[in-house]
Amino acid sequence: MTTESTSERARAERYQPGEIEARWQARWQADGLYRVRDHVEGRPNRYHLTMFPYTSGDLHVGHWWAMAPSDTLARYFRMRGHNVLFPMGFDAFGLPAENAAIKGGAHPKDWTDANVVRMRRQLRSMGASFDWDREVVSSHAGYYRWTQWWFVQMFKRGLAYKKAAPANWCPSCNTTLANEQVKDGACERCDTLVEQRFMAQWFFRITDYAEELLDNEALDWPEHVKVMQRNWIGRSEGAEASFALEQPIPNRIVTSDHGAELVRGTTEIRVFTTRPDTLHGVTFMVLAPEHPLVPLLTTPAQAGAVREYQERASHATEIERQATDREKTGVFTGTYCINRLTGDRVPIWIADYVLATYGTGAVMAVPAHDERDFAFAGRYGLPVKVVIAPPDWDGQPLAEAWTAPGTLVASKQFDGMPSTEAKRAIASYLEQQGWGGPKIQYRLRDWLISRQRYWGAPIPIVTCPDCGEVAVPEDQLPVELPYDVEFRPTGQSPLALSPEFVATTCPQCGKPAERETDTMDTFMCSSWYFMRYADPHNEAAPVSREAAEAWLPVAQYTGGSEHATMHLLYARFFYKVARDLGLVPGDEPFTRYFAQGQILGPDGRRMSKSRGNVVAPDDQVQKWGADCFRAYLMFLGPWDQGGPYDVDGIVGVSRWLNRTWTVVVDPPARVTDTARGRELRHTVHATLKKVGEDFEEKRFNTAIAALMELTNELQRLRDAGSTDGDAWDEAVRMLSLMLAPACPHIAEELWARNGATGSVHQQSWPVFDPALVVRDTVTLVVQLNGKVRGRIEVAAGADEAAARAAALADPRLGEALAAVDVQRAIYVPGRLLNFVAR
RNA sequence: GCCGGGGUGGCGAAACGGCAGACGCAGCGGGCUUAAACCCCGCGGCCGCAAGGCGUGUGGGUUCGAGUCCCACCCCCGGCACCA
Repeated sequence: MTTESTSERARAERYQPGEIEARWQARWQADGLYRVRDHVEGRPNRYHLTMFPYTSGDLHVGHWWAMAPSDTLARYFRMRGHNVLFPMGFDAFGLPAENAAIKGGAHPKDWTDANVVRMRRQLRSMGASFDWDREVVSSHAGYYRWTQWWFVQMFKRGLAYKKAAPANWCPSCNTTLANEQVKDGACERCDTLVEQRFMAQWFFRITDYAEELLDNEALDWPEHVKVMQRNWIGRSEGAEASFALEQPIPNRIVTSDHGAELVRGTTEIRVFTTRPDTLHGVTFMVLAPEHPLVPLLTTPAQAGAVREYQERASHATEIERQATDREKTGVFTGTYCINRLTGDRVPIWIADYVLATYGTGAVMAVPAHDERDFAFAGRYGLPVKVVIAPPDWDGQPLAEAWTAPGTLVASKQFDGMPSTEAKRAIASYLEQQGWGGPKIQYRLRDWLISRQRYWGAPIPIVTCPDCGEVAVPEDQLPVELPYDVEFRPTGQSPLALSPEFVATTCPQCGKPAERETDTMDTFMCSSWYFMRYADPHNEAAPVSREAAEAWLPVAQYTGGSEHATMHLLYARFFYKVARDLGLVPGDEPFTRYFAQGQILGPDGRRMSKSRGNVVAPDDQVQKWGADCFRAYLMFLGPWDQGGPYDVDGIVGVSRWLNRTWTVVVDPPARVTDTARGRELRHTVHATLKKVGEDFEEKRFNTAIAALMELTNELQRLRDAGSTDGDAWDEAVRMLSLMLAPACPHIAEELWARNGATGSVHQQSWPVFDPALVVRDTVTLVVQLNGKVRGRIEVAAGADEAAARAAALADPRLGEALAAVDVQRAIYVPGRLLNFVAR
């Protein structure tokens, strides 16, 4: 009869995640449980942030993989007494909206807004503790007004400038791209090979901050991300040197497709080199085929060959041009310059292994000491002049370039000097003579932010025939993105096709003028969104100093490391500008950053519709519940590692939650038994210690495993029929609290069912009792010469003598030890006793 | 080529220099059930009847003791790479 009624009750009280989760989510929302105030007495502020999602349409497993542990961490720190800001929003501008619009006929704005509604609902189903009152949507005028404000500040500080230059052009996306958005010569977004187009574009002077951005050593970030940023910035120390042209070029007017312009003549060619110590060994010069001086330097006899080469180079893809194993080719321009240090006459060549966009777009070639120059000289029969003698060099021609340090020869007054010293000496000599001097060069280029597309924030600039480029005054922002526009991409900005948008008046002189029609790179939106969360409704500023002081910088940021050289670098740049504007405290936006790994499809490949390996989170939630799905993602493995999503494994977590449910709603009989109670209390407190430490270190997988062990222990006690009532109550209470960060709904339900008042999410994280964590007796492993020979039980505080005695008293061990000549023993209290014998 | 991160059961993974494989998945055996599912119990690195031996990519080393520390190498993943 008893069994009957118990199983009846268990059936009636089955764990039903769907019902529980919907109920508690509604309740939390109604109670405003996660609304965050800027200041709460006795609770220090702490800002946790996970990267906001792009409004692609549906939340995918990757979002859950990123956000569920982030939420768990935020909840844990809240329980640890912090006033935690954990906001959410949407990165809503960008190309996919336009592409979807072109395909499906919906307007990008409507498409995006619908996705926001959909994704917001999906995010809510996670049961995360986001403060939705602080939501930002980057495509809403209330937000992009401030994105434009940022542009204006950059412009006012001379950090934004327009320049005609070769730009990365993606023919599929129909827009220019920043350097950071080109990977292996292809568009980072769509993999189409990029072309170089000469266009007038807006840039941000991120290079002004190169040195400061390079200084990331002290940041609590993953090492690999810091290294990626340092590589990307690419600092090189060296010198700039000027070479005199044999025939100076006079100023003259040049007419081209871009109109007539004055081209200043020059008497020199400047180069950047990291090897000023080899300056005396220069035997030729190489300019990039795109170098502006090339047409002016080329002799009529060479004009045909040069033009042909330039033509060929312009058609080569970036990939071809950047292949390191590519044959070095070039042509002679027919003219010469003079090496000022030696007076040597040096022929000027062009070759496509020289990049127009790095340094001065020209290099001095020292074939004896540079592999590339050596290969080039070999191919075209150019002289090789040794100026750094390899050890034991006999004066014979080199078989390959000598690039290591050495001693200078054939270098006039620098002969005999070690090359490391000569670098400095020659650089300062150049400076003294006015021929150049020490120089630091970065690989990082200025950030190209113009996009010839519709769905972005318009660049707030007006071009006036009289005043030139004038920023739209802050009080006239936003420059609204018109809704009624033909947004099909044509290669020029769709806004240019809207006369009503383009026609305006100059803010300075009031005369008719034209608006800039390009929009801004969407990475602008994400470069400052974390500041806006601190003060999302401010109409007077992007963020007030007060709110910034309350929350910034972000204490814990999480997101994928694919953004290492894009978002994470841009955001650091913005933050430094914000600091210079007096807007925010500190120098860095993200004190601590954690890069989670990437979750893959069950087949181990990136999830994508075309591969058909997409797991829809909504389905998982529907089938298993949000708590189960959250816990499973955290249980899969280390968070920074990522890996395939195994659809079959989740049942294990579901079984665990069901067992947890069962033991709590259908407990064993209560007795008073302090000995058994103490055993249980030991397990509970040891778990408490372990789970707390794991959460601190973001080891969610082992935290969940420890909770599983606790549940298994409770299950054993339940099967045994009875247990100490008080210890059981404590165990259940602690279990609910420990479950709260990872599985917020079931934790709340079990908390309530045990008659506790208030939300489990407003409780403090319990403190473990160290006295209960240690055990009274411990099992010692007894080894003989490092091999396990047996185990003994001793008191926890046993000394070596006691442990030895216990080992000898053990019949098997005693016999084994008697048979050998024990030299000494190693005793590790609580762990092992190792006898060392001959 | 350079930089970073990894190689542990059939699979995901654990492991302050101290019992390798916790916790799970899949598998096998059993129970419950008319049956199936669910659920519960048990078994589970390899060789061996056993005693025992061998096992954390490979080869060395340090140590009473090495998955863990040191040296050399192999393989996988990520980033950078004609940047003068």
